[in-house]
Amino acid sequence: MAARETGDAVADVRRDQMLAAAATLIAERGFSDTRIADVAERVGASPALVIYYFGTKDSLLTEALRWSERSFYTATEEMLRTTTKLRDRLQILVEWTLVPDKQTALTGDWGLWFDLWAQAFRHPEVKKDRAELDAQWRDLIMRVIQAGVDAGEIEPLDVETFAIMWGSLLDGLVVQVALDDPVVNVDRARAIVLGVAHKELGLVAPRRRVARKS
Amino acid sequence: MAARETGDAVADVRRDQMLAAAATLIAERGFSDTRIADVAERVGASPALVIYYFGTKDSLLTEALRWSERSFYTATEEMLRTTTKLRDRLQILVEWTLVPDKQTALTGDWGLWFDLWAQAFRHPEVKKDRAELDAQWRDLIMRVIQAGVDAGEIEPLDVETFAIMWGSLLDGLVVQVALDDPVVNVDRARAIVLGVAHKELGLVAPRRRVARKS
DNA sequence: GGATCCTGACTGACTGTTCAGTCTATGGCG
DNA sequence: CGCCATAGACTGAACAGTCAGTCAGGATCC
Repeated sequence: MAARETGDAVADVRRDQMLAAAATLIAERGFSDTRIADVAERVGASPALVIYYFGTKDSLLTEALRWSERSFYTATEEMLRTTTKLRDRLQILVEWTLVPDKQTALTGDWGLWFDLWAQAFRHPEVKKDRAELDAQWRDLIMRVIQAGVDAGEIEPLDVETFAIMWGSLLDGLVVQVALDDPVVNVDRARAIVLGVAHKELGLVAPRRRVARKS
Repeated sequence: MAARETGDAVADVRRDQMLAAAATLIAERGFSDTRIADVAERVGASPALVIYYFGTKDSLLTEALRWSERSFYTATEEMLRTTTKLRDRLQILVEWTLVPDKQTALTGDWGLWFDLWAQAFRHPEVKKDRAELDAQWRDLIMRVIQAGVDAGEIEPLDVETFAIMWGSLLDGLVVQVALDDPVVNVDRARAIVLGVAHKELGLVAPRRRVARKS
């Protein structure tokens, strides 16, 4: 019994290591420039072992993509539990999506998004997965907004349409920021996306505790 | 003289053919799954000739990316000259970006965007180019809006911020639509992006020339 | 006859995948 | 308890296919 468990645990740990390594590598070099030899090296194993676990390179990489996205959403969901005020929650969503840079380790490296999209565009399986994950993400936004409505913080509105709009806006801004657009830095993106949210939701301007600027 | 011109013309035509073929192929299969042999075949030439013109595969593909993006923007700019009314112009921008499907031949196949982004994320040269092109795109939006302001159609506003916001929103929605998101179809995306524009710009709801519906 | 355009044949490097077999540990069996 | 059979984890080495890029030379046009 203990034996079986050990065996399974070893396998699971290995798989996870490999997925994490693959995700990191994809984010760095891109999907197609990631060699299974690289992944193997990162986890201190032979390329053959990677194949042993995942059967094929494509399988490993697409699983890594899914794995990474999923962990991003669950992490965000977790984060949301820390507060209930609508404005703070929106801020958390934005903060969590528009993280300054790649210090987020394995959560949401932006490079991954691009490859996920590119892959989804051409491979129905990945496409389905991505759509599902995105539905989850929108659902999260919708729940946050609905909670705000229920709490009387804002007037009722079409939450689904808002979620689509706002989620897409966030995506688009992430693209700009991730690509180092000289005109769109993180702060500006943040300000824009929060501004639109507040305006669309009819939230009054945030009364800063410390308002130094004129 | 005529000789030189002929020679140059031949070379230019060849280059263009190759760029177009490469762009199409990238859109279909993706950047890294595009072989120079495929490009060569499409233009009825030998792989060696492709190398003869572009020196290296990477050079060909990145040039193709640029070429395609550029032709998209110029085509859009052209389109814009057909009208001067703000509302119609916004509609043209949207229509031109959110084209129903891949029947747009060589203009803006969405698959290209994804690969362009992925490539730009990791290669500074492409990154610079993309930023430049995007600046052009935003500039176009800004000019349209500014014209609307100047014509007294809308109140003055921060056009740059609007351009960033609206352009990003458009990008984000394109992603959803391109990836066949079951919740976000073209019509809905159109409605959303135009709705936001009208709201942010303070444009009154469009008075349809033919308003049959209640 | 010289420049430009073009090609077929080749190659060298890379890399996913296979395979035969090693090592370890477990669990049963006498 | 000691021994063996079995399974799972793992690897080194080789295989096989792919492809970007080279090269020496042919065609074409002025």
